[in-house]
Amino acid sequence: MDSRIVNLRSKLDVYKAMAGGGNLADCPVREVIHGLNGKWSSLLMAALAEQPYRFGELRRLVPDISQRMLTQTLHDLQRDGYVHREVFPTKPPSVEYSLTDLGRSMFGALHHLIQWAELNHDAVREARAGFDATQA
Amino acid sequence: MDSRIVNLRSKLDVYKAMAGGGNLADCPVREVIHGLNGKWSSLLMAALAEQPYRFGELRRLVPDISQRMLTQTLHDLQRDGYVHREVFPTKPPSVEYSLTDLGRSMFGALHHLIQWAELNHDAVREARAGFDATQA
DNA sequence: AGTGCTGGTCTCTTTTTGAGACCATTAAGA
DNA sequence: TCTTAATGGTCTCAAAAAGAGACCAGCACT
Repeated sequence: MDSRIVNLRSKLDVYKAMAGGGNLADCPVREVIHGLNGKWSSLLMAALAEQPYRFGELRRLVPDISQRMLTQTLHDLQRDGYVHREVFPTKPPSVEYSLTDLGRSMFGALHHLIQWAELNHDAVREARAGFDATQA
Repeated sequence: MDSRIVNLRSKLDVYKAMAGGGNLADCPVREVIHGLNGKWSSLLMAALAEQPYRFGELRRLVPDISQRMLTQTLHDLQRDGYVHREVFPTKPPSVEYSLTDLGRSMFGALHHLIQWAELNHDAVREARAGFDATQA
């Protein structure tokens, strides 16, 4: 048996998390990660991690999101159990979005990545510039 | 001054990381996160975090990625400085992909999210099923 | 001569996203 | 009263991104 394959199995288990048959397709971890891969998901999670916001507040807070994608991303985050949506019977009705316990737990992990990005975005930018220079 | 605004500013600074003028558009953190938002980026990072792989090995390892997206995702990861690409003059030439130091550093942060997904994917699945049931 | 492996690119179709108009209800201003 | 604005959306249409799969050159083996 190829030792490289053994190595692969033992270590990639972290990602595939017991995906049936040992293949990486149909992996539950992939499904979860994919739910956070949307262009706006992590940004909205970061906003709601601070405090609940109403629809219009989020729209003003993230100036370059379209109303359509804000609706849809919030809907998806709610579906995955990260976000709670509550309608208040004011006139006109207002809607408040907040993180659930699951959402706060998930953001705890996402936060590491955001902090890394904060600390290293200049390194990434440099790498990008260097790469683009050689590919000119 | 509205105390909610103050609260917002102080805390969302983590995400916007000194985006000019205080708006969340054109935020360097968003650029970095966006580079990892691709459908295949985190999966390939997890694979390469274990050991270097050749193009064909990655393709076999991730059975449902198209050759086109494998090429493109590896190219993007290389551009952002996470992945090193080395061509060996064998016949036919073989290409090996490996993580750079920056890539390993970034994966350290990403790893938290992957582990969270591993531990909580059943909770997410339940939330999703419950949500879909009420929306029927 | 034919087959297969290497790591790709090219084209075509389908899915996702973005831009912006539209909607009903209500309140405030002129 | 008539206009204007705010609420949280939905709908349509155009643009961008992703997926499927054909194709390619170079070389080895049979």
